[in-house]
Amino acid sequence: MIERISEAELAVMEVLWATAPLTAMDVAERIDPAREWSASTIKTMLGRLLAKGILGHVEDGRRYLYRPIVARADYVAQESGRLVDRLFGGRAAPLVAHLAETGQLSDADIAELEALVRALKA
Amino acid sequence: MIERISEAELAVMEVLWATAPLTAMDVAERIDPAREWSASTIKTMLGRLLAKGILGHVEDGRRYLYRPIVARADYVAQESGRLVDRLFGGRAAPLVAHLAETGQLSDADIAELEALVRALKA
DNA sequence: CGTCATTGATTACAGACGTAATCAAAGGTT
DNA sequence: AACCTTTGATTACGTCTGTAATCAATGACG
Repeated sequence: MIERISEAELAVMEVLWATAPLTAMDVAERIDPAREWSASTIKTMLGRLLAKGILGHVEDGRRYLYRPIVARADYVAQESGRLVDRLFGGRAAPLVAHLAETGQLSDADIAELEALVRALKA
Repeated sequence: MIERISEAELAVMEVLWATAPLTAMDVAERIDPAREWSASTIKTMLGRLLAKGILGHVEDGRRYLYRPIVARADYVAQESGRLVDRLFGGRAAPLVAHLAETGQLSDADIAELEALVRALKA
């Protein structure tokens, strides 16, 4: 079981899922500036992600290079499954139905879904 | 914007979404016994949900009858949208693709999806 | 009328989270 | 050799969450 990743931690992970390994400074430079985080805050996030086993690090002189241990796809699978379990009784189709009913599916989404379903049936 | 509902609070909401209005005792009786919650805990949850504006209450003698103010469908829509935004760049089709790739779609799901897509195209 | 039980309100407290300052070590600079 | 800068570690602190005890009011019961 992958440990939960908080909202703020996720921002750090997205950077490292996009590019790794990186130093703490590198991460800081790539965090959305809108967050206006201090360097300290990012250090804290990195430390907590290390503690959770989401990140790993290798020494590079006096500093660390951080890299993801958990793959984004695995995390996404866990969170998707969690949502489906919590709100749709574990069944995925009602989620899609819900997205459709609430107008959260674009025409492009529907076209993609059609292709997907065709592929899944094959 | 609907306030966030925590995991524990959600258990209380599910009871009230299923049946309402109910007294605190009624809610306690319907909470999954596996949680082994004390009556106090349920009172706390009800109080917090009231404070968040998720629940409302009407007086019934010396006690309250609680009822949802936020509809389950609205909450589900918000949380589904939040997941899609956070992990799929706001597009729903990749979520379905992901569920499919990770084997989280049953044959029944796929059949339902096929029917859904056909309906959506119409 | 006095006591018990019920019920919402208040208070408690540890852990997680968001955000950050401070500290200590260690390498670079003069 | 002395000092500055970088960097991870430690500490801080307010909020939220999970879980609950305690308190105060009020109605029920004898």
